[in-house]
Amino acid sequence: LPERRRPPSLADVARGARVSLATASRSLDPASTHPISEATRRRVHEVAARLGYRPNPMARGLRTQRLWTLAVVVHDISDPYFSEVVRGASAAASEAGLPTMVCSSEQTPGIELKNIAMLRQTRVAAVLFAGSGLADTNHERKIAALAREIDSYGGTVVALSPRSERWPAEVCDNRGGAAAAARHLLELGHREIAIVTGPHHVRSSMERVAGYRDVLSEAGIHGEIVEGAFSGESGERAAAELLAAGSRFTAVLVANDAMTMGVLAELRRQGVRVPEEVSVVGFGDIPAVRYLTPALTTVRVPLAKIGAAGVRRALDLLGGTDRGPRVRVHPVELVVRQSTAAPCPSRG
Amino acid sequence: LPERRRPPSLADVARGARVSLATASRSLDPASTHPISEATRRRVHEVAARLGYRPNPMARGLRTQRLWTLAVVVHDISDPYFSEVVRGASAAASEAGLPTMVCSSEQTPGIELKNIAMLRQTRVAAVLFAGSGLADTNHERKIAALAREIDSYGGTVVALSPRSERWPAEVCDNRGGAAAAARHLLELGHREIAIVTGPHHVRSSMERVAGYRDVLSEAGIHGEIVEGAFSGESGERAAAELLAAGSRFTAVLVANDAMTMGVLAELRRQGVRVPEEVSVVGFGDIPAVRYLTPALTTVRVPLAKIGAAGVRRALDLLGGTDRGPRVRVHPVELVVRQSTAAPCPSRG
DNA sequence: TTGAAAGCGCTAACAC
DNA sequence: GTGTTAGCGCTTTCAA
Repeated sequence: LPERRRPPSLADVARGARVSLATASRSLDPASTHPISEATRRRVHEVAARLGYRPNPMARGLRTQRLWTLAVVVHDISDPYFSEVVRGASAAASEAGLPTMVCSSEQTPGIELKNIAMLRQTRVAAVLFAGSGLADTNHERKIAALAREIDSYGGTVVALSPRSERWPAEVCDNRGGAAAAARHLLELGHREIAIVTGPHHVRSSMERVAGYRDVLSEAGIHGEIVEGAFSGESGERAAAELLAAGSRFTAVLVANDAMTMGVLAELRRQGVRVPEEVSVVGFGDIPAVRYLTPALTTVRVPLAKIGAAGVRRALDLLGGTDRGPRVRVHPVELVVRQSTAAPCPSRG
Repeated sequence: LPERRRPPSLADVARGARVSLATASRSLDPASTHPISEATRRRVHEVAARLGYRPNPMARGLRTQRLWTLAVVVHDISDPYFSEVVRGASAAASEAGLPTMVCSSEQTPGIELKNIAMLRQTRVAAVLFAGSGLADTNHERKIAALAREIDSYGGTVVALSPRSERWPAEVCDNRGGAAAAARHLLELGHREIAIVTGPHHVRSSMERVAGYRDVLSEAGIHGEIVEGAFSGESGERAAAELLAAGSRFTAVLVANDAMTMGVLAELRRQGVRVPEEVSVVGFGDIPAVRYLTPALTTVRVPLAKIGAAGVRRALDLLGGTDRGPRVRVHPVELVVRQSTAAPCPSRG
């Protein structure tokens, strides 16, 4: 039978150091501006260390009206794109001594709302939105209302993907990355370029598509467009659709790596060789793409870095030390591997 | 400027319903055994609903000495094996109205310890260990000590992978699954079978290897063994090692899918055709393997289901309604796809 | 069946 | 530079 011994409380420390509760609290609080004699402070620290004192987060939270915990909200934790962001955020948070919560909405707006309401209820210190916003006024309005509540209890909100809400943000250069991908195909000599997008109402997809279009339309190319759902399965469907439509594309730009995996699988299934017959470019550079065949040319997004930057930003915001621009854009980089090559003369 | 209006407290509800705090609390607590008149109860519920009352988790936590939050501890959140478990757990928790925390140790025992200490500090209601234990007495002793502390404040601990600690567990049939995989190769006619294991001190790896051996040694086969690290990269290295050793294996059993992806990549790089020259079997059936070439024959582990079962078990344990065996073993299933075939007569 | 009241452990306003 | 004290919002005796 485990003994239910209470862990030492601040009162124990105060008693041990022969000071008042207030003095003990102030000595232990690194952010306190209240003057404390060095001797007292040291004594309190010693006793605290000896007793193994650790503040009770719930008591502190009840008093400060804020739970010192970070939360990351994702559309789908099984998407490696998000797992990487979570990994970066969770490492940075744990570094700062804060626990991390993860809420996955399973791609369902209703669940997302429910999750955020729960976080608001719990009064987490910061909520990082890893997924981008949906261009759905109604849903965005509800999210914004919850975010305001989080703000009003002193919590903070940070975006890690494009959002209509004017929150502080650490995002990647979706448009620039997509443009670089398109330019790469152009430079290889492709002229018949298809595009597989994410859902049309998802902002990060919109930005990437805009990047592709910037470049293609400048070159006078009107690439065929198929809408996917950011999942591997939808990538398969999209490729099948392009092939069935008899499109003569020699290259395809895909708006994320998960879909790209599906596209490659379907092309192979239908006997279309990559890159000999069709070049393929992804977006994200999630870890799994290293093991695809052929190795994928894709836009590398510094996912873990963005997660970590989001945590640091949240901490700065909470500490009132946030400087710099509201939106920080992290550069991306096209990584050329084996899935792209000059177009095959027999196609197109 | 956001107004800092307080959300309604229990006191507001009590006042609105013209009852005492105690009565309001009891009316709202579904688990309360205290008798309450039906009229009062209804009145309180009405007022609570009208006011949009939601209990403050921190106040409740301070009082009950437990934060009503679940935590999942993983070795690496970027490993799809664990993301799937987390997805299942987080969905089940959110279903039950509980937030979920995720702690990733980045494969580092020290970080794992730090994370668990943090969870203990935060007094989460339940900690689910998704990763299996390490056969390291010292580390396991420290973990066990923290788990006892969690127990002693009334929290609960559940294992989702094999562990030496005698915790309640929801695990998959590692040994049986591995045996089925080995049997499959045997039935196809393979006799030269190599094995790529996980780290030798990781218990889930040990169990899988035991399953392979059960079957192979019964057939009088001594498969060559290479130790990997459960990562894609280590799979590449393992395959390179086997090939370099001039081993004449016609099939290889790999202890998890992440490594299998690396194995396939390396075999391809070295021009070894799968399954014509070498058959490959994985373990886990993570989503990404659907898109490998060739499609992977692997042991399907009900990852999300195990995560969800872990949450339910934790809730039962907390509610004192846990029945059934301490360790529940979830069956696995060999999924035969295209990476296995009868051995090539020219090899071996 | 209801209510009064005592805290849970901590912070911060207000004395001194 | 230190101490006293009043809560934060809730659950749970104990008393009626």
